[in-house]
Amino acid sequence: MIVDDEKDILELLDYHLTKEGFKTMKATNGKEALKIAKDFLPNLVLLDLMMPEMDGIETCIEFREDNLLKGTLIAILTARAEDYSQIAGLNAGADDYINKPIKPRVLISRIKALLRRTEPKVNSESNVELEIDIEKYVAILKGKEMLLPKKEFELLALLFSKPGKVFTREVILARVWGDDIIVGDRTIDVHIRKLREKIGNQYIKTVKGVGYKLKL
Amino acid sequence: MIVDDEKDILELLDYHLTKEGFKTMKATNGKEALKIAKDFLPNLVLLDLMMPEMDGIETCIEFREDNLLKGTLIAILTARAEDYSQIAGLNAGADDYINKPIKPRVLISRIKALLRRTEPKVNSESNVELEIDIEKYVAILKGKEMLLPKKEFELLALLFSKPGKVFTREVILARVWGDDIIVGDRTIDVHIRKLREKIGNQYIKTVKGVGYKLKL
DNA sequence: TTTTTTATTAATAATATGTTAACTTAAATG
DNA sequence: CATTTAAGTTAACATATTATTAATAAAAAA
Repeated sequence: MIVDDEKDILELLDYHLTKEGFKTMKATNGKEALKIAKDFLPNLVLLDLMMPEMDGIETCIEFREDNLLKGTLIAILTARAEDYSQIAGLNAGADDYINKPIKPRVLISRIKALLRRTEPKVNSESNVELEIDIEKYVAILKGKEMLLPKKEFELLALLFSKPGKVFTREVILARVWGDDIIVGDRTIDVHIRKLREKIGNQYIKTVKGVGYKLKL
Repeated sequence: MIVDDEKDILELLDYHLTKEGFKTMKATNGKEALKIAKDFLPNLVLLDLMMPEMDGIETCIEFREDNLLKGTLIAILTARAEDYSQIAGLNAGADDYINKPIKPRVLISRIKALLRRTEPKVNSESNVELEIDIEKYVAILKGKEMLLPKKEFELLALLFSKPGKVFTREVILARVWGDDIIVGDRTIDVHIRKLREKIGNQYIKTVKGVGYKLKL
């Protein structure tokens, strides 16, 4: 994912990365970057430092504080060559700090060097990014096991039992909570939200007026 | 590990790294670096490019070809700022390419950024050191045998029979205590606690509302 | 029989999880 | 396009479940 407020740079980087066979997505500010990242979980983020509103450092810190995104590789890309800026960037959790002007060949080499360290995991998985293991009571996201609380797990397991099928709130209540006990209207929403926070927004789809479904 | 043919630089780097709390070792050429690395498995190698006999690139390649050393982090440290040199270094398998003159604060930040990604592995290594021997009736923790009381041992053996799987209290009661006898609600908890006291808290995970599982 | 170790219980503390309420945002409807 | 309705979000709060401790009972060893 490329994050820069200057459209020209966005295009330039996109061009070079695409030429190298990378799949790209773009964002023009930190907030957007976080939102898109939660949906698509990029392998690496090229992050401009100077952006309006939320700057690169702040964005980087927010990535590191988000449980879902904290593992994402981040390379800061900036015209600021001062030492203290570089130190600040790396201390904020960035994995690399690359100075503009961009030299495409160098950039590509650095990106590949970064990806080398993490890619093996991505490759070794099956093509399914999300699985659940009922015995172990874990969801497996991109090969990484995550232990979920009971209700969240059962809710996910239910959606998982028939991917694509829409489960109405009624059905969810009956299957996860049981026929007898009564809970408020927003309870399911909150659990859905917590799940999305942990596994990303891309998997659980809302079908308004009907229910929720899992999209693999 | 610091590798440079110039003694001054070796000393300078050693000084700064030691001050930061790193444990260092030094080598003055590629051959020596490989030899020492095989003995002491450094976490990271700071590698000078221009050295007599075997240069940095060649050394880097040899590290990557050695099964024992291929995972070692390598940061090339050089006065050569040309793009093609940087590209060559990274393509040879280096993880970073840092230009001289050395700015200690920047160097330290980059080193920490590199180590952040791989350090967890070092931690998890020490984890996988629990076994049980049903015949001998002992748990073997980090090579040390420990004799456990009957119930504690059987409980651990049960969890151990399928690491990762969650065992419900119901199942634990049935398998460790037997179907017929009845014990209070907190009995399992107390045994779990005593086990954790003896083998450490990292192995037995609580899955609230579900049961317990063993994480190796 | 005495001593030591192990097992169980009960009372209480601690904590993770679940739920609600109040509010915001987004989508559907006419 | 305004209005209505459904869903999203947040944080505070409630609850359920587990952890801990200490006292006591039972069993095993000396």
